[in-house]
Amino acid sequence: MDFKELEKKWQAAWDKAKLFEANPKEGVRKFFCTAPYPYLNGPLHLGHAFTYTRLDAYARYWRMNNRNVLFPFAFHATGEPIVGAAKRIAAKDPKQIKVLKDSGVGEREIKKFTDPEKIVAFYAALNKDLAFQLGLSIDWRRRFTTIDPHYKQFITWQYLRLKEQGYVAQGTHPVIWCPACKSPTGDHDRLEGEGVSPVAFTLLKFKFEDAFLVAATLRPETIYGVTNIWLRPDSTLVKATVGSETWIISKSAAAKLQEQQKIVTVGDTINTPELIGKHVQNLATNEDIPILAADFVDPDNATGVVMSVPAHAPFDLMALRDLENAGTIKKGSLVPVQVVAVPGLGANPAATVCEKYKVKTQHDANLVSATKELYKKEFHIGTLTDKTGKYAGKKITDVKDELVADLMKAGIADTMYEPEAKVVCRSNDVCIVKILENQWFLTYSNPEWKKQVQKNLDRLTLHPDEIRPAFIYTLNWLQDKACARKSGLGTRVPWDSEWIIETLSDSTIYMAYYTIAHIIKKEKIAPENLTPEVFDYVFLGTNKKKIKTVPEAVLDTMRKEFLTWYPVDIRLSADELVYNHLTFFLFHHTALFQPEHWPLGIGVNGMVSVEGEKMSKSKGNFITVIDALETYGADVTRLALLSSAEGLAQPNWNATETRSLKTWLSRLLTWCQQNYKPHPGRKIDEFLFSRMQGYVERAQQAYETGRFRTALQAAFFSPVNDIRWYLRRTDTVGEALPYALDLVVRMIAPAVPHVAEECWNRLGNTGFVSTAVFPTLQSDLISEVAEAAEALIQQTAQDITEVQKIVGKKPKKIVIYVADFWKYDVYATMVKGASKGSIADLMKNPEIKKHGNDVIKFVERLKKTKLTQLLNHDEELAALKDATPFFRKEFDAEVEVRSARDVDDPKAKRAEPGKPGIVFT
RNA sequence: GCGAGAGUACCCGAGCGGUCUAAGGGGCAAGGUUGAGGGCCUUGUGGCUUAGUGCCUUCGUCGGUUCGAAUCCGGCCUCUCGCACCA
Repeated sequence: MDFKELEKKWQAAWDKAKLFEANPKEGVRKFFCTAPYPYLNGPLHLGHAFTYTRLDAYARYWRMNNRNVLFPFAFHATGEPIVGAAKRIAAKDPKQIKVLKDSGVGEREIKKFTDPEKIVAFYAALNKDLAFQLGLSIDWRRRFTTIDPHYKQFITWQYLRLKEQGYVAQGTHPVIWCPACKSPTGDHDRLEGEGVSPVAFTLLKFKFEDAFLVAATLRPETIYGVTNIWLRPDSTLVKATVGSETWIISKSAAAKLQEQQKIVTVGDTINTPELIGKHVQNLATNEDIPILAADFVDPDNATGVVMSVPAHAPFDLMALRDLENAGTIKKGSLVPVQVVAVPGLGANPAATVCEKYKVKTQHDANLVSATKELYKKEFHIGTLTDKTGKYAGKKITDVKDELVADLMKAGIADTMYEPEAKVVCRSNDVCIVKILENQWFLTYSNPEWKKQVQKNLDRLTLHPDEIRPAFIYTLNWLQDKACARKSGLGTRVPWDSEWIIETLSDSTIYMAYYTIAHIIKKEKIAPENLTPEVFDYVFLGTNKKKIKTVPEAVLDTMRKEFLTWYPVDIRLSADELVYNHLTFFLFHHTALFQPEHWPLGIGVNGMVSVEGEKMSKSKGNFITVIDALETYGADVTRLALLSSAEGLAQPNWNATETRSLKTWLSRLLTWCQQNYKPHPGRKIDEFLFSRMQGYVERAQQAYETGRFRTALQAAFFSPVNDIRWYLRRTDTVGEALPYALDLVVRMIAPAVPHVAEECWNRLGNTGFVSTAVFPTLQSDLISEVAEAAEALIQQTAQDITEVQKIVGKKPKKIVIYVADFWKYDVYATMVKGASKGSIADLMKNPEIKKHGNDVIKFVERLKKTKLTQLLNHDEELAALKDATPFFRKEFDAEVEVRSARDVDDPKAKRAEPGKPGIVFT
């Protein structure tokens, strides 16, 4: 039977039986699991499939352990990308149109997708279908999209309550900004400058006539060592009114400052060369210093005015030397002033490093390295000299903030932001820094809030726990986060309708909404009737008396449903979301819900790669669920993903290996069809019975902690290999085989549910394996002896093969010798550790003493290895005798099993416990 | 730069002080068997050696601890992810 056909059949059967609709049974524990809803700008891909399949495995496992299980699903539409996609379609962008076509949209339909809501509706339907075809055991009644009016009411409630508690505040923040797009330029929107953030320059004002020449620096402490000002003669400077002052700065700086909350009026352009040679006053030292020309000044960076600190800036020093050498200024007329002392760098640190790097002029390529080295050393270990007045003797790191504050207070300093490196927007425009005003922030920096989250984190179960440091790190690092934008889809900030709640910020506690989503739908509650008070009652149990918008009975049903499912037992996601979404999830729960409703567990997994490479559209290795289902079907896809990686490892999708998994599933399907008539009372059955117990135990533990690769090894791959061995070992099947098949089928049901259902059916069961009981350990079936016996037989078969290979011909007869009694005695003694290799003790036993030298050699050998308890002489003999027919069949020869005690053959004498002697005749 | 994680044979991976040439899978090769329409089953897959269970060399790299290290410690190299106003 074709896999796809088989899958369709069982999906339809589950759906008809409403198997996954979560209608809780009384008196039964619950399990509520969720994963982030997918974003609706494309079809689900393998990354989604991985997380969702993992979640489904949890859900199905617990369903088979008699829990009420809720696995809900919804769709994310908030934010810019969908609107952007709609716009691109309107603009007939071929890439975007191809995405649609690949998702199955016909040529004629495409123009409809200029409406964002159409895109939402389309992908919601498509992805629902894909999730269904993957066999995810979802309660579909509860689905929604984040732009549904009902959901928006829920978000409104959330933000009202957050604001009341002081967790939402307005703030002002520097962002990288594209002047053309008039919006912040996030990393993903940049052609150049990924990871670049705003950096604050200190502006230092130097008095020049009735104005200030304003220099920008990252090292304001060096103001005490300024010897001159640098300008580039060809740069365009303007007089600009900034507040009540007049600044002389570059034209572009004036424009930038307008975006940084400065009231700037641009006035006359200055004839820059005329300034050269004139003097300004350093207001920190009251010295008069000259303005000089230098080529290295970049007029587009900061103010275009640079102060010169030749003792600490290699560029400044070299530019001065160049002027001296050219005779523009007198040698020694400007003396470097040391303001930072670093041991070993002398009175002029800049000169010292320039010498080290053999730098001679301001055009030297090594200047950058020299500068880097010096800045680093001075910043980390430098102390300020007595030229700096009250800061003398201190470390820069310790006084920098204070120093800047003092200079500001004195009116000689200000601040200007620049990107720390060049940033170019996708629109091809160079970005600047803008200070965004009145932006709404979630105050994640709030120490009280953080403390609450810490409490939640302390008791949170993490799968795997290795991810914990990442959470702790994030918690400490997290600052206030902007939570609103001015464009895109989503819910408006309830008290400030210009703003729309941003996408990560509206997706933090929606798991609570799942608990009531189906009731809202079923009762046809109008969105406006979902007032904040309704949610207060449902989620917090406040007074419901005043609520008139929703009937009391419905309110009670919702409240009950919430109490049934909350808190979330596990939330699953890719590890990259720890740093934002998963942590926000904790923050918002602690802020809004009672502690008994805070999350209980989080599971994370690595990002899926394809053939060893990160999946990306541009690389062409982007595999959608549509592709995977088409090529492999649901169960093979699921099996490939689940068995590919666990923990934090990155799962890798490999087409060849995935294909081979089909064979494995087919093997099982075939066996389940055989309808074996078991023969009772067979020795080898003890082995299989026993083996299965170990697998059950391991599979249980692994499923419970989300280690699905291990789970499948124990539930599927290992038992299948054992069954293969079993079938090789025996002609007639015993009771252990149907037993093992039954267990395997139930154990793999959480991972490959369709094949499991089919097998379950073929084994003659009625009902669904999806709701059958997961196997439990039967400790009375464990037999170490049986397992050891089988290992011995396997080992012996291998040894015979080995010998046969060396001999180069097939034997007529094989005699297998079990080692002499005394060796077992010695071995057993050593295992117990009784004599720890003390030969004298062993020799007290006359049976052993008889063998003198052989004993000593044997003991010396055993001392070198770690010993494990093995079978005794009689058990080995029995096991091998029992396997005689097997050996006979395997090697096509007469086989005899004997004890070495009875013969004198030297090869027989070499036999040891666990390693029988083999003699060919 | 800061933070987190990882480097194991042809590939994916398990192993986390002695049982390690290192589970399991995939691929490849040889052989057997045969139509269980996805075949099935053996065997081999670092080198040398042997009527067998032995030796040498290997777990990013260089050192260290230990009777003993893929496993513990330190340095170095390489890779992946995150560093936010973005899903």
